[in-house]
Amino acid sequence: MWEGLGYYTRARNLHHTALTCKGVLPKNPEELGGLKGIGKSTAHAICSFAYQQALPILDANVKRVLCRYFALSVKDDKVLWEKAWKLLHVKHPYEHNQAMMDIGAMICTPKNPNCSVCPLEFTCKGKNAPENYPKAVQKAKVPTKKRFALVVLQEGKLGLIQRTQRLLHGLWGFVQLDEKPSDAKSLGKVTHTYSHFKLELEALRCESLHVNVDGWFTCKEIEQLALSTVDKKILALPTMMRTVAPTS
DNA sequence: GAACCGTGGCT
DNA sequence: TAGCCAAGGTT
Repeated sequence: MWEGLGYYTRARNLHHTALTCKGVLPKNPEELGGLKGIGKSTAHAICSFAYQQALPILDANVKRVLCRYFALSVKDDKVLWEKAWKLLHVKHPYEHNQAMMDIGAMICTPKNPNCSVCPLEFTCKGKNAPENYPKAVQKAKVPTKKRFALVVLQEGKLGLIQRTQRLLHGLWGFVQLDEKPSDAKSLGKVTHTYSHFKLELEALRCESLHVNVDGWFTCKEIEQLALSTVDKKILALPTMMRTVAPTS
């Protein structure tokens, strides 16, 4: 059911926690933070939103608001937590945390913040140069990886694997190789950009029976499996229609 | 401490 | 089109 939503390991961690807790979450941040998929910020969010506890949160929006409000050019988690504690309204932690997130999402935006309507403008140290806080760090261009996806067909069924490595863990998809096999015919190319690399994938019709797969599926059956976006792009290639009979 | 993790909306 | 961004935690 998480297909297409990304961060599959995170989803698995939260699911594990949901089953473990059986509907009853701890009510203190230490125990909450020990659960899979829940870190310090989420633990504090649960405690402040659900139980009215006076704890600050620190998501991407709040970090940006704090950096600007205190004119911090460097995004340092230790410093940001200190500032978050300092600013927290202990009588109204729920409203405070919600406001911090909303200000970050709607007013103190990454580009073109709308300072003139911000309730924090009067005391904000960064309002004259919000783009400096935090200072933009030059991000390295994501590398491009070229790989080959094997479209293995046998008796009208496609051979797929269920991924076991960290990326896309648990999802089904086409076998991928770094090197191009010799006996393969190209079915077209697809590209997909992940958070930290770009993938250029050439789909190859592969007759080889040496390829290990985890299961054979008709197109109809594949609809019932969880596939990643890049594997769906391969399935959507025009040449796939002619390779795999629509009825199969 | 930093890399890793998925996707789609927005500009 | 390409780059930026995100209700962050785990490895």
